[in-house]
Amino acid sequence: MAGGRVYPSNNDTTDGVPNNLSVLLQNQRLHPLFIPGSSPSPSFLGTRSMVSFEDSLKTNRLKRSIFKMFDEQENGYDEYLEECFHQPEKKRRLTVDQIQFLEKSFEVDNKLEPERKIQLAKDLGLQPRQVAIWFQNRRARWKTKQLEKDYDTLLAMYNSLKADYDDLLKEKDKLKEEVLQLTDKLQTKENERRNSEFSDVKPLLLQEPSQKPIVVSMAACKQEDIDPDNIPQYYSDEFHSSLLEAADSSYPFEPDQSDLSQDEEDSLHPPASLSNFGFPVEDHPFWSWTY
DNA sequence: TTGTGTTTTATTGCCTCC
DNA sequence: GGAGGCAATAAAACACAA
Repeated sequence: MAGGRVYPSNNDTTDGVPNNLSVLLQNQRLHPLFIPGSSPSPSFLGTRSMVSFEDSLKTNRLKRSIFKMFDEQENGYDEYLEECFHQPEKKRRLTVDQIQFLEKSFEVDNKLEPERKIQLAKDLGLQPRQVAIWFQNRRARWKTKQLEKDYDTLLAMYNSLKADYDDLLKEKDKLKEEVLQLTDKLQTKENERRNSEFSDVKPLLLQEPSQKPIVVSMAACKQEDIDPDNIPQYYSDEFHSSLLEAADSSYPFEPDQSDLSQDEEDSLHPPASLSNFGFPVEDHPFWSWTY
């Protein structure tokens, strides 16, 4: 705010407002006027109309307002109009005391019933319309303040939620990293296990030609599946190429399904989702033929 | 003194309720 | 249709810096 308002502290009788009002307000006692429906308070004079009606009379609405105000006045219509037209056109501010009085009344009830409006106007020496306008503007200010409060509250809630969300994101990333590390460990272990199994087989495949080689060593390959009479000549080209063919195949020896238990079958045909803990393996040495 | 920003008072037009 | 409320706005009053 460039300026900011400093209200003059007038505890005197400025604009006809008596001293006792200040005392009353200082003592924080509620004037009977603050309570709707209460008995009339001792009236005190204040500023008279601050409204210039000359231009306003152009509109029917203002005419209505004036007639309404006339109804609320004790003086006659002619006298009232006369008084109105001789008011200075200057807009005058309410005194500190008047405002304090209105504020107190507003705290009690921010809506203004007609009787209370008239009584307030009488006691403050204002036009009832001025009182109504003051309440209207005051409600608008209250609403703006309330909106600001609500905004601040919502902003605080948003910031809190966002902080929680960010924390959760960090935790998620941390857990993700942990899963990756554990998966790597598992994969390494599995590879090592398979390599050790393979190393058991390899020496047999790499025997000297003078010895009788054992070509197949698979847990799933049963002894009776191998018919010694049908085994081709070892080391012949034909046998060699058949081995190569078998090595290219991803699943060279299909065991008889009826001969396998479910567990054995699963071990030979691991579901994709379960094989290697759900992680794809490009080349599976255990399932490949090597020699 | 003047320009500028803020606050307050008041008006206007529209809407809702009875 | 009248009364009253509200949002938008005008205009006066006021504070303050330059």
